[in-house]
Amino acid sequence: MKRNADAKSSDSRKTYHHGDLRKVLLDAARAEIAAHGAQGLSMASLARRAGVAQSAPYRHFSDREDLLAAVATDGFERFTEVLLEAASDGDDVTALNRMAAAYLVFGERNVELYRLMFASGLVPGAAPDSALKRAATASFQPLVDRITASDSAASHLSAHVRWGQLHGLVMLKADGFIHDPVEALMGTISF
Amino acid sequence: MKRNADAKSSDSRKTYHHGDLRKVLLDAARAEIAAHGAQGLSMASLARRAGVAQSAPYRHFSDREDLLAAVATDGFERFTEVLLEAASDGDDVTALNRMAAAYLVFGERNVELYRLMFASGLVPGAAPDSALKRAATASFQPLVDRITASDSAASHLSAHVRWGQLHGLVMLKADGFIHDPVEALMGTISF
DNA sequence: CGCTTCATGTGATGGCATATAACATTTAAT
DNA sequence: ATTAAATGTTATATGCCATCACATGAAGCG
Repeated sequence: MKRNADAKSSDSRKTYHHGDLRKVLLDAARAEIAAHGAQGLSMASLARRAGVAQSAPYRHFSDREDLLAAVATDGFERFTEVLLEAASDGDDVTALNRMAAAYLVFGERNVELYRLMFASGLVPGAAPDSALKRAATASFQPLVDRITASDSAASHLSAHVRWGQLHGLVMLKADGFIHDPVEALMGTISF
Repeated sequence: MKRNADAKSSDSRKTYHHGDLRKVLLDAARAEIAAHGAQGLSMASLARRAGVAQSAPYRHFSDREDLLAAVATDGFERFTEVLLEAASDGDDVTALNRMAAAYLVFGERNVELYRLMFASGLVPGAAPDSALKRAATASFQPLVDRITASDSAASHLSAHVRWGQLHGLVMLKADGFIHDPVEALMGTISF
């Protein structure tokens, strides 16, 4: 039993063990990334923010990239939930449109996270069985399913192209190249 | 007057001044980025590769980000040339298709550069009059022009959507999410 | 021609981050 | 209870960024 029943309000942790450092680190990382992007995020700053030694985070993440991959994986899981939620009712066609809108909105609200999700550990060809890769493909399965369901003639490839359309719009907005609101974009997309 | 007028092909520079360090640095940076991405690129390694002191590059680029922006700017200029070249003949519609194909091919051949171009200095909202921003928008002008030319009803926004489609496909290929060759993709895009 | 000035490169340095190693303290397993 | 496994701490080695003060050479000016 940890003696640490007393509330956590104080910055200075009294117990030698932190309790749930991994979760705290991930939360802090997500917040920091949302605020300032993944670029400037450092293991050291996370450790300071959590009130532990610089080396502590390495007990939970093998290196910086590993931590970012964990955040990205978590991001894909949230993304999947959002997409499924959007597709939960209505016929196939309207569900697809709702998913498309939800996709754009997610990208708009989580610019930096979204950027990380698609820039993260995939670069080197990454282990095809990595949690990140699996979470990522899982995110798009419902999208692909709905596309083929609403248009039986739609090929696997056609689904990719439509997905690419959404991805491209999110990225161009993220990079400040286009500024049209989601509703306007939806009016132009043929889904 | 330099004491060794004899042109040395050797790596070890004999003259105190390098001659054209800026160009050498940019070339080395482009090569390094093409090979391993912008992520791992360091000012220090570039300096070593050029055979100068670590601090030398800072005479030509205010900081690392500035150097990357320069590479990205150069990338956009090359990109513009490629797109214009592709659109140089044929009627508006075929020219547009050729540009689209050229766009995808450029992305495929310059994965890391393309990634940098769209991830670089724009992040913080970047000075709207920066060379990078200007080069970037210049790249897309011909694309937008052709779109509105081939379809007079096409709005500014519609052009953005089509551009987004291409951008999305390039990025998804870059990140290893789709593997279809350019020809296959072109068959599915409605341009 | 000699002097000055500016651009460009060098060496040294401070600060911060990554990552590892050796040691300490709880927690858990037998 | 004793031991093993997690988890956190204190050093430490290495590397990069960025900025000094200073050196060298090139270009302009009288």
